[in-house]
Amino acid sequence: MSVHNYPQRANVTMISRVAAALTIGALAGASNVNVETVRYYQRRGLLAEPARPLGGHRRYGIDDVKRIRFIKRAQQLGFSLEEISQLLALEKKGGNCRETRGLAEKKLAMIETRIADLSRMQQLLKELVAECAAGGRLRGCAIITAIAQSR
Amino acid sequence: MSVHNYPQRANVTMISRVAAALTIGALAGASNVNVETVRYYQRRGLLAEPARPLGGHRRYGIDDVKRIRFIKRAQQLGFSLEEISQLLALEKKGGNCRETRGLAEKKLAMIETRIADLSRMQQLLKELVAECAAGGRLRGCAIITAIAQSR
DNA sequence: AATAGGACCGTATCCGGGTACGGAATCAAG
DNA sequence: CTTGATTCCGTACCCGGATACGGTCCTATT
Repeated sequence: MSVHNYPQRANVTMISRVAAALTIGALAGASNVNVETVRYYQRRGLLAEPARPLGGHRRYGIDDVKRIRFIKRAQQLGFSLEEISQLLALEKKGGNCRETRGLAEKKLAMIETRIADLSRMQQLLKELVAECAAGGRLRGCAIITAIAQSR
Repeated sequence: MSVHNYPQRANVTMISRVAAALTIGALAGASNVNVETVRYYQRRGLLAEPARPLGGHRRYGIDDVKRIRFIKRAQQLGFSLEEISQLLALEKKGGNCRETRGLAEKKLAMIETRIADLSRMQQLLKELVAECAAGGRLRGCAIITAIAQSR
């Protein structure tokens, strides 16, 4: 889905070789996102403003790669950018995991319901497919009523 | 998140009482969405154009409530409206399941991957929460570090 | 028949999460 | 030192999924 034109082969290798002074393009390449996305995250405060030695060009470190990966990973886990910045804020002020755990538990609950729902849907579709395979159509492919009624 | 001004108390009761000639507002209320959303679904072809007896006002039946609920549920399961309309198309030409069986199988596969993905997340989150709960916090919140490092 | 409260329609706007544009400034290799 | 590739920045645009607006028409209650 995301297509961009930055060198993104050999992530890890790349990083370790580049030491710790990544340009925005290198960072983007290494963390497999678009340069614009990095800038966007910056604007959203998800990434700390990096050092800008003479010339005003941003210089990043390996931690920033980690952070972006963290963000992407968290997104996959179903967190919104808003939630992710909360997560990151919690980390920042270190201290107690309590709140972090709260967020995680909420997500966990969400995920669990989702799995349950999907399982039901899976079941229904399986039946549907089987029915079709059997050639017959005793009650048609009535997934709508079935799903609509489940729960 | 969705705030709207239509009567939406007593869904079920409401439906059964209204018989089968819902106005768009009643439909919206009964299925817990905004009127505009109904019109939007209509435009997207997710809902069949309903009867419009004299005056041009739409009249819906209970099936439409079910359909909207189906849509909403499917969305929660992570399907896009596009996918949902495909799903609904399956049912429509239910007579000839053969043609559409492929589609159903594709959806099924999707669902299965989705479940697998979610299960991984669930597992991870569970571990994190447990770890966190264990009071640890030797060097920062386990959840954060784990998400950052995982994979 | 009057009138309030829907419903009609097209179009505009919003939100999240990006992505693209374009002109100026900077960097790095030859 | 020149030149081509990157970055800079602000702003505009894109997509999906709604929601809102506002002027007009319809319907139901009195």
